[in-house]
Amino acid sequence: MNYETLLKQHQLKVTPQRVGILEMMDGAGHITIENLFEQIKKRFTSISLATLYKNINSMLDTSLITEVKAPRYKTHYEITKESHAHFVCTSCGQHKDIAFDMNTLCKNLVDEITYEVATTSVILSGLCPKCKILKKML
Amino acid sequence: MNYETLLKQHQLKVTPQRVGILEMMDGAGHITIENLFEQIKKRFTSISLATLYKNINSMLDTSLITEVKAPRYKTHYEITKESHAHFVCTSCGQHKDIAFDMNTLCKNLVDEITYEVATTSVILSGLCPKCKILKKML
DNA sequence: AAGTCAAATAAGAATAATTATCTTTTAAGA
DNA sequence: TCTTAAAAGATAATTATTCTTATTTGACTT
Repeated sequence: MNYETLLKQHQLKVTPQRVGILEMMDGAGHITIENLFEQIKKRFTSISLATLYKNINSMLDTSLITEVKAPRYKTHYEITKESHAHFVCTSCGQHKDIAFDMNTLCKNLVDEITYEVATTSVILSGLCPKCKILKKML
Repeated sequence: MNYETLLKQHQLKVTPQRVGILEMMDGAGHITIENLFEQIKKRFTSISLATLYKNINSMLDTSLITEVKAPRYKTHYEITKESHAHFVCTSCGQHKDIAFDMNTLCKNLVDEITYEVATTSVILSGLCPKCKILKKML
């Protein structure tokens, strides 16, 4: 995937910083602001945290990236891809993507309501298999 | 609905503050920490913001309440009820609950993965009808 | 009804997360 | 190239959340 064209498609100026952000985000799958800042400082030594936030926000506005927020866990970001759900284990914090066809799901909604569906996010939480077993042993 | 029994069902101590929080939350449908604090201070003049956060967190842990986080909008909270989706207009910020049967949806997931599903949240964003028309006129 | 104790509260400090302000620099189109 | 609006950088300001410590209280026991 080419990040420059991706940015252009979303009417965003192509800057080295933005391309860098997308590269790191894509490489990691999903990433927190904190980690992203650590990583990106290695390449752009003088990048400002404000720049990071501003870029995150503009890329969110155009849905180029998706924000994943789950209770009690740090917000993280990822390049918008085919819809999927996020699972977070309430015990160990493990995070897992789950294949999930949001389109078929939303079709009904779109019929029912007149709104346009731009972005979606599904977060599931519970106990992962390991923690489930651990908890039973207590 | 009786808030005391609700708290007991979730193994949480019944305190006047908690009952108050639930009453306000239920009355408003959904509410931000900020608003909640404003409201609750009227009744418990000396309540601490930390108390509010701690109670929110313990009620989240037991899924008594649900946290709704959407990009660019303030986190808000509501008493956990039958599953529904949240729609936020990206232009005017309007918020709307949408009937949505998460259970049928999750049944497939639960079969596919071995995890237990504890809480779910679905956030949709886009333009509400009014803003859609306004935007076309520009 | 009184005693016990873990849990909850209050108060405020401390930390983390996010946005705002202002100046300088740069991408993109004429 | 020249121009201009947008982006970057630096840092201050604001907002959000958690931590600490001392005190109080709900729920259970006797």
